[in-house]
Amino acid sequence: MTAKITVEPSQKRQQAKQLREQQLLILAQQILQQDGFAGLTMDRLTALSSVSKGTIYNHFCSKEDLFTALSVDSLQRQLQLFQRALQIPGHSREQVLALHLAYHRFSMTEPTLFLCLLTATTPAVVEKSSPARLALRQQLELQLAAICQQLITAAIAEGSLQLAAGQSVDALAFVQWAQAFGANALLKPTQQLGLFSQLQPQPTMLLGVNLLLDGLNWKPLSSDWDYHASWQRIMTILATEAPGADGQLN
Amino acid sequence: MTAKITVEPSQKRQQAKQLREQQLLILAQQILQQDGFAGLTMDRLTALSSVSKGTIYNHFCSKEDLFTALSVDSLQRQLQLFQRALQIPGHSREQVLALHLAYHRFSMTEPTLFLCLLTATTPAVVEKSSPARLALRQQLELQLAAICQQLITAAIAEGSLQLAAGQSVDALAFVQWAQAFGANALLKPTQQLGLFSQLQPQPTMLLGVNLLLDGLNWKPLSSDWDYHASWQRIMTILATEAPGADGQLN
DNA sequence: CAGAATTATTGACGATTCGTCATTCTAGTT
DNA sequence: AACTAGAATGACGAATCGTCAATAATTCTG
Repeated sequence: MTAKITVEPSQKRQQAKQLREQQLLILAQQILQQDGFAGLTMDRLTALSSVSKGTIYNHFCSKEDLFTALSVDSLQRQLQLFQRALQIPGHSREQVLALHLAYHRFSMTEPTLFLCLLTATTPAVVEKSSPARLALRQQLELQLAAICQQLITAAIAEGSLQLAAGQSVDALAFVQWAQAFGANALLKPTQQLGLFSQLQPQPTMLLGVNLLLDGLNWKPLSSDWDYHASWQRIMTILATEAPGADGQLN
Repeated sequence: MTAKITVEPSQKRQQAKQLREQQLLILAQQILQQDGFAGLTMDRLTALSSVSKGTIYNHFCSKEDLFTALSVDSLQRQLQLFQRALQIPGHSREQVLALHLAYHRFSMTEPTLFLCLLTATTPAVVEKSSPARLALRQQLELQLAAICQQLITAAIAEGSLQLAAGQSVDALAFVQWAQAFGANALLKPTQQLGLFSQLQPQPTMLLGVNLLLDGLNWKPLSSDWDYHASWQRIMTILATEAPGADGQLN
């Protein structure tokens, strides 16, 4: 039937549409960086883009949906960083550390994108986002969670970690995630408010991870290994391997 | 001079004003509970209140400022709960557990207020809130932090806890706070999205606390004490001691 | 206590921002 | 070239925010 004839151009269209969506998201980020969250309005986005408002609303069903889209972008970046961090050689506990470090680095180098993630967690945003985009976000979070779970499972198989009573792979992944999210989300606003102002970010992050993993008895313990050195090593690799915002191989 | 004559009535005014502000905040909470965050508009708040819009803007310089005010309310409630939790008998580590439990209980029994706290962390809200109210929030957070720091300091003095190299009272307080904030903030949205849906909230919270404190070697370790029993005991006391939302003694 | 002075309240109004939709345009098909 | 399906446009209506001149209430003074 007309299947091929209609599908083929539709694919081209879809590609062009997705490309433009990416450009719109980049533009939105620029506005956020430059003028803050209060400076981002749909009219302004329209004015600075090459398309009309109607077209923008063809992509995002509401302003809040745009924020959720930005958070999806954020998660995709995180996923890339996580996958890169996993390639760094080291024992299993160092790999956990690498994930935390990648997360922290992301929150520092891309504060705007990270704040979008925080904003998209807010009920006001969730309530007005499209179900399709919320599903997309859920899918990405599932992938991120899967990475953590794989790491934990591998460590158990390998013998570095043993599950005690009342522990589960899911629970451990959640606790790690909560620590990373909480610490990175609170760091900036907390220091802006003058609270904990004399706290050094990196050692504090490392401390949090070490406490959790020592509590799990995940070998080698922080008393038997210099994780400060591991942190420095991983940091250097992450910083040199991905100097730009280039998402593609080269 | 006219000092006394002008100060005295001004105090009455101020009191009445504060009372009305509380009523407005309660009304805002009711609207949020009933119609969600998208249902709260200044016009609606005006319509349901006994004052006019101008008067409301006399209290809150913007809609965002109202959210920050709600977060201040939230922190005040937390402070009350913390002070109550500290009165529960037990060793120092049980008291830390009591704080975490109070925090968790608050996030469960007053989800709306807790979400206001999350919302008020958002840059869009911070940017448009009044400096005065932001300062108020900072002051309350300082008080909450002080409680945590006191607990840690006391434990060190008493011998249940020893600071290792690279640790500080501030850092420990921050890590605890991050864990509590992250876990409670992520729990709801995470479960709504179907992620970690089979996770039991309370055991997971307990796990997070135990890992951190075991990692710190805060005595007695979870292997030497039944913290599940402690959790139950503290939970019962908190639930019976404060049945209603009554903030005053009776 | 009358009236002046100061302060608070009101709600209609302007301004901003969101989101829609009838119309126009484009690209592919016959 | 004519036709058609679908996308883009931007002027417009709707919703919401925030203001301010007019009004009311309260406090001060002679």
